[in-house]
Amino acid sequence: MTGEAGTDSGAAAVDGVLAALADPTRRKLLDLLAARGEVSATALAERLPVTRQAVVKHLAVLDAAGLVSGHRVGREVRYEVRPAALDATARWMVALAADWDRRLATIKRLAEAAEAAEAADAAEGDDGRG
Amino acid sequence: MTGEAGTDSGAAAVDGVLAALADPTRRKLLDLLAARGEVSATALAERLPVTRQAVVKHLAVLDAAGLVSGHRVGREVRYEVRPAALDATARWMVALAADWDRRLATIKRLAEAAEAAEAADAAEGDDGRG
DNA sequence: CCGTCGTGCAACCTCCTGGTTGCACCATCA
DNA sequence: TGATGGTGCAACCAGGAGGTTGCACGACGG
Repeated sequence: MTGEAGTDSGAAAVDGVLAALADPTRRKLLDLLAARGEVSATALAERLPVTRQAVVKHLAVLDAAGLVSGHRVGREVRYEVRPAALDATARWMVALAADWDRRLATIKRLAEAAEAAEAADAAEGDDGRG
Repeated sequence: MTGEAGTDSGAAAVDGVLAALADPTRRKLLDLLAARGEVSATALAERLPVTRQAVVKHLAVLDAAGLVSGHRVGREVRYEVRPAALDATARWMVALAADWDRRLATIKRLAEAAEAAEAADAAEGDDGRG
């Protein structure tokens, strides 16, 4: 079901990304991953004020959103950032912002035109022209 | 005066916007506002499957994030979208995505260099020494 | 002036989310 | 083979977010 907003660049994926990005701990996690490359959940947990399990849950959310991916190396799982989903969401947001600006400009123009027409109409009725 | 005037293009404002955007009902609300211009909470509630009170709460969140603003007109309060905060967040996200790409490229290059060095070192120890 | 419409506040409820602990399992290394 | 370190799963908990209802108050129109 597409066609909600005119600016559609993968709206389905955007939902997950926005939800994932809403949490500051997850953003910190992404920051850590972006800075350090491939990191295991345990290593990440050491850099955060939460337990490994909490980190694992966050990583699951981020993975579901397509923001990270993990692959097994021996007995540990290394996670890394996935720019594609973030990039798509960024583009979506830029398009949305542009859309807002455009709509806002249009609406304001219409409002002003309506106001002017009203004023002209009132003047016409008041002046008794016709 | 809950709206913030986007002084810094940093994490503080972005945090609120992302949290606000994470909720689908709020996105729908923004969509409605962007499409219709100035709308009251009651009018918005009629287009959504929630009560007016729920809409008001969402509008409060959006206002706190700087995404909308409301002004009183007679006995009703008209809300409208505020592109500035969204635009700033979009820019932040674009920059972040670019950063990820850059860091990722750097890390991969370093990893490959390290691998090569390691291989060379091993070769040196194996072949060159003795 | 009185009825109505829209708002604002407050109490309350439910469910989801972020977080923890405990434990079992598997891979690695001495 | 046994100790260790990392993972995965499940139960459990607290708090907050989204939502509702009820009511009081201010603005508008007849």
